[in-house]
Amino acid sequence: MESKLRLLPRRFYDRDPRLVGPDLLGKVLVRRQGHKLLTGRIVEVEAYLGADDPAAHASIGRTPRNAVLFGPPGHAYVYFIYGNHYCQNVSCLPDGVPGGILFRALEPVEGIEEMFKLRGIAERSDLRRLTSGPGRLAAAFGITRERDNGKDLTDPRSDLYIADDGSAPPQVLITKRIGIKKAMEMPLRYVVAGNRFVSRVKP
DNA sequence: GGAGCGATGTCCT
DNA sequence: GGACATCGCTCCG
Repeated sequence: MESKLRLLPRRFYDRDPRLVGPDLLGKVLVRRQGHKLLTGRIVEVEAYLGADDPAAHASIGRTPRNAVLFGPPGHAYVYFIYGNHYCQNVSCLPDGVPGGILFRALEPVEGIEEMFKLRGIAERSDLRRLTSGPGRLAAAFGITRERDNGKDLTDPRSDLYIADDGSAPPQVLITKRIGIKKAMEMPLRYVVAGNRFVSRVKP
């Protein structure tokens, strides 16, 4: 079942993250891994803003680490956290204005066998935990800071991009964000209502 | 199934 | 030196 994949253009990301976030649900994250294609449907994301959002990496101003968030829209911001895990974002808003979307969960579609290998876990493991959680999905797609940070996700030649496969926009549920200690009340998490692959059902 | 906690690298003050 | 947008493991119910 291959549906046509249309690469999302830069203007898609050149908006407030609070608009980009819900629009990303139902879209497809695509990784070219050697001969293989890894794809997953986006089912959970979070928006991170600028100076007004204490939980955002950009809130402290531009530094070498978070520079991608301040750059042009549609680029990958990948950072290393807790000494163990990578997390992937996409930059939003025009060059000079910070903001981004954190990818929190995918529904695996294509290349599942390869994803298990990249995670380093047995294929008998629970499919629901393969790409549920920002660290897990990054590992399953082979996403690292060294390989992907700053990459243009709107370049057709990129080995990492986001596409629209023409499926109907899902019903969106908005909740508080997960795993943060600041600005915990802001309703900036977007999940596909009722989807089994979101990282946590209860916010 | 949920609370508690250790592992662990990088960045910023 | 401390914080950290996490995960997987224990232990307890």
